[in-house]
Amino acid sequence: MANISESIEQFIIATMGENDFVDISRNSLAEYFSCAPSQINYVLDTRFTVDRGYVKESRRGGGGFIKISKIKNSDTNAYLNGLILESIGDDLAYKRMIQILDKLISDGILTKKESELVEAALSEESLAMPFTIKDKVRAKAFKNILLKLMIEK
Amino acid sequence: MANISESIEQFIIATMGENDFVDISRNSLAEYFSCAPSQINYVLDTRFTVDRGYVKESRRGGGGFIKISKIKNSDTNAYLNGLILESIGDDLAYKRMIQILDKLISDGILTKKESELVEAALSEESLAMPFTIKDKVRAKAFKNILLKLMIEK
DNA sequence: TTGTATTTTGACCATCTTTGACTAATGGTA
DNA sequence: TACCATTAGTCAAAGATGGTCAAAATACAA
Repeated sequence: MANISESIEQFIIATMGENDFVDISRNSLAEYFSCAPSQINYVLDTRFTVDRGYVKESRRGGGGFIKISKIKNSDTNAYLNGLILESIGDDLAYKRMIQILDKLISDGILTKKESELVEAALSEESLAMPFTIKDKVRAKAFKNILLKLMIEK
Repeated sequence: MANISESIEQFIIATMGENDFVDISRNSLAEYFSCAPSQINYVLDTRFTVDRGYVKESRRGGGGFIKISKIKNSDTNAYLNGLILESIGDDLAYKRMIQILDKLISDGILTKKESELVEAALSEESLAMPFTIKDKVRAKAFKNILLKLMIEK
């Protein structure tokens, strides 16, 4: 284990253990490993990525924290992941989104109401912006929604 | 719960319990939590906002007090309509949206999951576009969501 | 050895919390 | 009524976190 980043990665993984999330303090961790605080971000950005099955949340200021959650391995998540990685590219047309939402409903992943909320949020009308970026924004937003579904408890 | 402000918030919420208002003494509370009296104002200003469903009254001098009351929403649609027509303008900042979502949850209009979906859809990250229109898009999209809620059921 | 990728560091930024000095209002009392 | 003690309000500075970015250092591969 030649570099610090790898040690930090292992430490976080060990700390998380069997739990599906862990809270860390950036500064404390950095101090513990005698490294620059920003190195913690580096480790997070390179190792605890969505691709590797992690999502992060954080808050600054007094009482701030960084929370790392594990995306659980399940058939549903594998399916959602497939959608994110393959089915949806950089652009997502409204019609295509509706198709996917319908599928999610029939699979019991979303309720009708939940689907309608997403639909309202990302409708053509809501996304009042130039044509060129509309589908890009929708793709990005929709992927974030799927990601959220993956860490649902 | 590493910071005092959060403890104070929880304390007030617990004290209020099922009642729809609570009276507090700024100085006593501050003493109880060993903090500056003005921190009580900070907590009130950041946590017990109208968007989250609270209103405040107070009086100075001997026998002074701060009264925090829950806003009751007898008519859901009227409330949603008010948000659409008055409360939310042409721009809606992310933070403000979160506050409103919190209120919708506590009013039983949205579930936690539904709120998280909306949050994911209209997060800063999802709306990857120039500053100038970000809040406008969010306002428009959020209004469409509220509209959808009005015809739910 | 040389070029490229990865890691490490540090300066500067953004956000949230805590504190304290100063201000304003209210009620009692001389 | 004038003054004073007792409350609450405002605001800006200081403190406490985390974020970003690019340069410097190091490791690695051809």
